[in-house]
Amino acid sequence: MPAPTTNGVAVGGRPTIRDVAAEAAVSTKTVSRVLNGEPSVRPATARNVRDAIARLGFERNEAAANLRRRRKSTSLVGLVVGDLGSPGTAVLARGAEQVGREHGYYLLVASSGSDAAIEAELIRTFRAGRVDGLIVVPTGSDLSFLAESTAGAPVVFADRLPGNLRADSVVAADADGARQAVEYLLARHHRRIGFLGGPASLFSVAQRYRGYEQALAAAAVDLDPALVRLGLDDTAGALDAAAALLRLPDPATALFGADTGATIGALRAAAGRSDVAVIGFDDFQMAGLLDPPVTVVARDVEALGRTAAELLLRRIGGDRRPVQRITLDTVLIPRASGEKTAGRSPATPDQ
Amino acid sequence: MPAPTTNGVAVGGRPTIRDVAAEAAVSTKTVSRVLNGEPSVRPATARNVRDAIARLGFERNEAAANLRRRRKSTSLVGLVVGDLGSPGTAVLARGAEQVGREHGYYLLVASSGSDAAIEAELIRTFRAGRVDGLIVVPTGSDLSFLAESTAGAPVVFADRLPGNLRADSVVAADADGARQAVEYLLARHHRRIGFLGGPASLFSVAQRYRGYEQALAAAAVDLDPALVRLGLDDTAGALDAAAALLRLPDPATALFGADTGATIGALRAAAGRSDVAVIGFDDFQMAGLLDPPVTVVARDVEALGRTAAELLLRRIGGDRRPVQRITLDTVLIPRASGEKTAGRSPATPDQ
DNA sequence: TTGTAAGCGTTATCAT
DNA sequence: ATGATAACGCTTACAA
Repeated sequence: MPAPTTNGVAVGGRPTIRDVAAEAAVSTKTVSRVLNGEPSVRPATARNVRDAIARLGFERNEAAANLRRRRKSTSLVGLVVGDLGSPGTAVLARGAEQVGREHGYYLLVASSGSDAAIEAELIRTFRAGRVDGLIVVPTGSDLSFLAESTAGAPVVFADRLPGNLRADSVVAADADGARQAVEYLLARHHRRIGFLGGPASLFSVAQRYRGYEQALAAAAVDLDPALVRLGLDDTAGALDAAAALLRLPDPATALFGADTGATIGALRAAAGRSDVAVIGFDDFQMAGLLDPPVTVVARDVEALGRTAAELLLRRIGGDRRPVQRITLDTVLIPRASGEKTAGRSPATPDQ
Repeated sequence: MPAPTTNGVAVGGRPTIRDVAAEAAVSTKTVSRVLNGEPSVRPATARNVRDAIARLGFERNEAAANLRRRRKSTSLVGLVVGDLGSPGTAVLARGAEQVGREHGYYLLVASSGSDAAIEAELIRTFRAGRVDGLIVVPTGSDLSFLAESTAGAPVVFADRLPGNLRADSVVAADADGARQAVEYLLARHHRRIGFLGGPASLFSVAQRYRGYEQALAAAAVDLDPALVRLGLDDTAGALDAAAALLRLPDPATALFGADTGATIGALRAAAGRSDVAVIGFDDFQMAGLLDPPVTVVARDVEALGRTAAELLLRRIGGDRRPVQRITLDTVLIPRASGEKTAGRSPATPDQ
């Protein structure tokens, strides 16, 4: 335990503008003026003050400054994510950072390690006057406490919707993207299209399944429940499920992986099967390098970050319009795995 | 009479503890006690206050709180990096975050986009009372302004040394790592070992070259300047340089890539040449997946982050020992590209 | 157990 | 052009 509070100059810690004022023999207000570059200071006085500042190694305490400032602004925007290491996170952050910087904001990123309690704590910490606004990629925790506090910095959700909470958000078009993928397969004469995905309780999975349904319905193709495998949560499970779909009496001729794990499982199951088409939802690191290169429907993650930041900056600027939900279109990236045509397969015998 | 500036509740913005005190009909001190979980509050009073807090959506202004607190602490540690997107950054951040969290700190990451001015601004912003300490992965800019200010949060540099600045730092053993790699090749009977690297003005490149020299000297192998190619700054240049080394009258039988770019160039040049060994400095995404898998000497980037955080936390805790420079050993990861033995090659004729 | 007043480091108001 | 003083939202002495 140190014993600070002695007087004199800056014994207990950093020098304050009072120390500077004393050193320069002016008032604190004059120091403040110099600090803020106000014009109404005689050049000689200003230089004198600046010298004192340099001599003492003074640095302004921003927290104290913001406390009194009329137009409070930290020039900081926060981003809370589940995992800093995932490549998508970095890209989203870059998009948000870019837009923020164009408007004079720096981006602060914090990762919750996908821990709900930490996520909530991080959000609270950020909003308690530390940033002007916050972008959150929710990890599935209960964020309803946000609904209660009208005060605090504005929050925009990105990439995922916050559970049961009406709030500004920017997400990819899950349903449309899945529909696009399935239509692509249908156009290549596939009628037996398998769906592989994670737990249906995940909003994104449910939406992607909806897109699958819609595409089949629009093409008047019956949805065979035997071709649908939900609740897959690792690559191994996805591989088993995909292999099973290919072993059905009336097997799948194409597979749609609703997330990267499912897609990789599907690819493994279809390895060596030149007659099976595979399309995945979400681009991934090696998608273009595998054999065959993988056709995917991809979210534009950087655009997600950019758009979220734009929306957030508007809110920070005082935009009071009702809650906005922005949906960003996905892009189908044709590579090779999804271009295989059905028809010549051995599985279209009688009738 | 409460009603300070304007009456009613929270006209100018967020509610303050005065608004809460008025709402609960207690003093601000009592609200403060509840906020800080002090025991000496009657349960009924506490509940009353908590209700008022909930009703008003009050959230404590941490900046103001810290302003007065004796034991100032933001519970925040900052990390300034050049590029959020690079995989190394994420790993380093994760290491630092992990250690920080064990001690009750959250990690805030900001990226400068490798812009010197932004980097300096970020460092200033962070240290101006926003975090308790700061880890910086310097991008090569002039950080000497840090030497002047003894005040402000402590700073630890990670992965790279700050130019001409005596400061706490944690870096990988560049020279030792390179020596290790070259010794590994020497042990496999290589005597003509090419060195490929970036500009020698980079501290890390210079150090790795020193390790190369040391290994050769220790083995009493002459250093042939024709085998050294520095200043390579892209893969294409590295490929050309590596190809040239393999075409010398007395060609290289092994190549050491001092950074990932150089390593990839070396690999391309050696493609199909089963007699040429390649070792790279730094592990990379696909190193294990290429053909042949690439042997590397790798920094333990997560340990870099962890160690930097540990050192920083000690400084935050009041550790006043002299400047520390911690060097972390590298690890040689044998895969295949570096295991080829020299001797049987056609390039060892007379003497 | 609760309240009053001072003070943290800065900026804002209003003089001078 | 410069300064005295109140105020920002909160915590901490010190009472009561």
